[in-house]
Amino acid sequence: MSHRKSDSGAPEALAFEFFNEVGIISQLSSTRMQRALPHGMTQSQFSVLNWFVRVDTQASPTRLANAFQVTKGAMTNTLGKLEEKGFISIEPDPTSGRSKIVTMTSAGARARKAALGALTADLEQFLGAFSVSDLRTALPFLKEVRAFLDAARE
Amino acid sequence: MSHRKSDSGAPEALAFEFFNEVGIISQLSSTRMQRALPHGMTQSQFSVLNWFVRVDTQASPTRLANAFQVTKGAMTNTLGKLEEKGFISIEPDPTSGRSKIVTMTSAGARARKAALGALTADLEQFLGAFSVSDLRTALPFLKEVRAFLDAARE
DNA sequence: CGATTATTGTTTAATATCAAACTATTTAAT
DNA sequence: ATTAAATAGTTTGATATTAAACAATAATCG
Repeated sequence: MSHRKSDSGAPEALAFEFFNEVGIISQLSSTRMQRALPHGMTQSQFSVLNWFVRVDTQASPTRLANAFQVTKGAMTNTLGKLEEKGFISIEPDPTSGRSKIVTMTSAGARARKAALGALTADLEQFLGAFSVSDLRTALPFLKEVRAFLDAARE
Repeated sequence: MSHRKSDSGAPEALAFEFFNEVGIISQLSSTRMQRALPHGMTQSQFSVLNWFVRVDTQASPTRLANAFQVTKGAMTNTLGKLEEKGFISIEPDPTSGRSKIVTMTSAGARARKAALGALTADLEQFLGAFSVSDLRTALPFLKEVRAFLDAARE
């Protein structure tokens, strides 16, 4: 046998394994996070609230969709849920009739803090098992991979 | 200001960022993989076929559901799709009236090889941008994290 | 034995997402 | 100016997934 090309060829298998592990970690951490979050808040909704703290105080739906690499339709849905809960406000952009401006409300800021608190216990447990330096070592590579995939997504 | 506790407290923020990056990589790589896969094969379906090569030649649906950390219902769906395509066979377990035995067919094995081939171009591109040693460095930590989350999932 | 409990797999309802079609608006080109 | 092309956001249909309820079978325990 031994057509080493398609099957167990070392480098591809390694890359494949990498994405496999990342996928499973993502899935496990997602469901766990989901359970911890209050207000029936999804991870997507929480991410949007965080974005308003980390990146900018306002944004259009399209900008947010790009930031999270989801479709505009998905963002329409997420923003609708956040608006229902009163966590964001969506207003027409006065400078452009087709654009909208999304901002986080004070209720949204409070909800975000509450959500952060709810995650703390889980994160503490995680940090008990892994060192900060492990994380600091792992992060740069992950960011590069993310940037690569982001750029390669034609 | 500076209540360092809830907001930008270093270690939690770092852990949070880690899961964030992992989540986005997972999402980007998933959609990309999905597009490359032939036969309208999903990642889940492809993973199941791979499992039969990597781990064992036969399994019950529950065993597979556990292996991939999805619900039994999700596995019922995935296996149904694979069976429709003739890539696996599902037979009753002669030793137990409630169990079933899933095996990969030769058509499934061929489809898996074809799928691997279709992914090769993407993986090559990825490997052009990242070194094998980067991957070898990153993998053990990811595996530990996966194992931790797996175990902590009570 | 017989009754309770556990386990296997399916089904149902809900949801998040994607892709693609669609509307409305803005910008560019001729 | 008109017409064509690009862009913002929504909607629609499909799908993978979860959680929970369910049916059928097996195991346990009195």
